[in-house]
Amino acid sequence: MRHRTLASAPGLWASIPCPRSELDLGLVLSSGQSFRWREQSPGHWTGVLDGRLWTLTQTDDRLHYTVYGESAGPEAPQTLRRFFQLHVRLADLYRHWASADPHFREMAPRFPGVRLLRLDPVECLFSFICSSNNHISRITGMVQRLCQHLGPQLGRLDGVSYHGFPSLQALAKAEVEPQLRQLGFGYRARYVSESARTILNERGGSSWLQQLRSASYEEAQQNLCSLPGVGVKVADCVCLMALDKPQAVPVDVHVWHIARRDYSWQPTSKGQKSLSQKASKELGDFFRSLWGPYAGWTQAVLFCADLRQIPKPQILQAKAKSRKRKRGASEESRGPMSGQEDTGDPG
DNA sequence: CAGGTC
DNA sequence: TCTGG
Repeated sequence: MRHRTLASAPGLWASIPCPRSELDLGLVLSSGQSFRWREQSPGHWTGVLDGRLWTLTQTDDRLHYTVYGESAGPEAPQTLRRFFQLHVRLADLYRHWASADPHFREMAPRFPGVRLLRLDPVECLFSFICSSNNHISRITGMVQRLCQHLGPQLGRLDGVSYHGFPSLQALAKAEVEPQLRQLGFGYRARYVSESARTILNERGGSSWLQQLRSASYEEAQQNLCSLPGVGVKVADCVCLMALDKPQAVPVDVHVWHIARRDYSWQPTSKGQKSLSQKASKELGDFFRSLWGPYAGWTQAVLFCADLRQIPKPQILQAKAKSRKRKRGASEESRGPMSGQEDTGDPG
């Protein structure tokens, strides 16, 4: 079978209403939330959702979708609305954030349609365990290898095989840790293996993760942090992207940088040069008090603005340079947009 | 050093 | 502390 495009097989597509102001498909799927969607032809994103293989694309006011292997089914629109959380009105949120924050007001008009996905908790957790001390391009490769070697194959398009995310059972097997080390996971191999086993043997399985969706943010964060390889940052990512905690602000060095540069923020406790647990909490609280209960969503918008070096006014460029210009290392870690070449399917 | 964790 | 740029 081949990757479909809207032009090549119009009869196999359906669509739901969805203006670009509510969703920038490419930005949302490539900005480091999910590592599982590929832009196989311009504007067409192929990936796995609810155990089936999809290609998505959008026009000005609609989101188009096609499902491979079977007809999409009547529940497809609902699946998409849930995944993209389209019940959350982005336009209202942007208005609110713009009124509360001058910096957002300046940046946001160039980045409409940035929203949070609602990811599967298992997929989200193990993807972000891989994210520790790591960058997006490499995380993407690791997650891809994880799925190719441990996940069920769901289909093959143009010779590219697509897999579902591995189950907890698959991740908990004895041979997994050495296998993942072989695949270049380093010390994260043990985290993946041990966390899967802990959840399966000591917490009662994936329903334990699922349940955290109805728990409070603090409780969910605390529970996640009890897993090996999961600290506050990873826990916050899972809370935000999979567990319905829109107030979670995952604090990493990048956010830290934005906070200081654009908000002149600094931790009250002195001598905190990097992100201690205390300072991270403090920074999260700062953004929550500024942006409100969807602070994690706001951060995603500004993150995209920072990630994609869009033609900034010269003034801002100069500002960015003068404050932190050590060697020449500020351009290459801007990953997901530029790294679009085929990573080649090992098979 | 890189979007941490133990 | 794994590993790649």
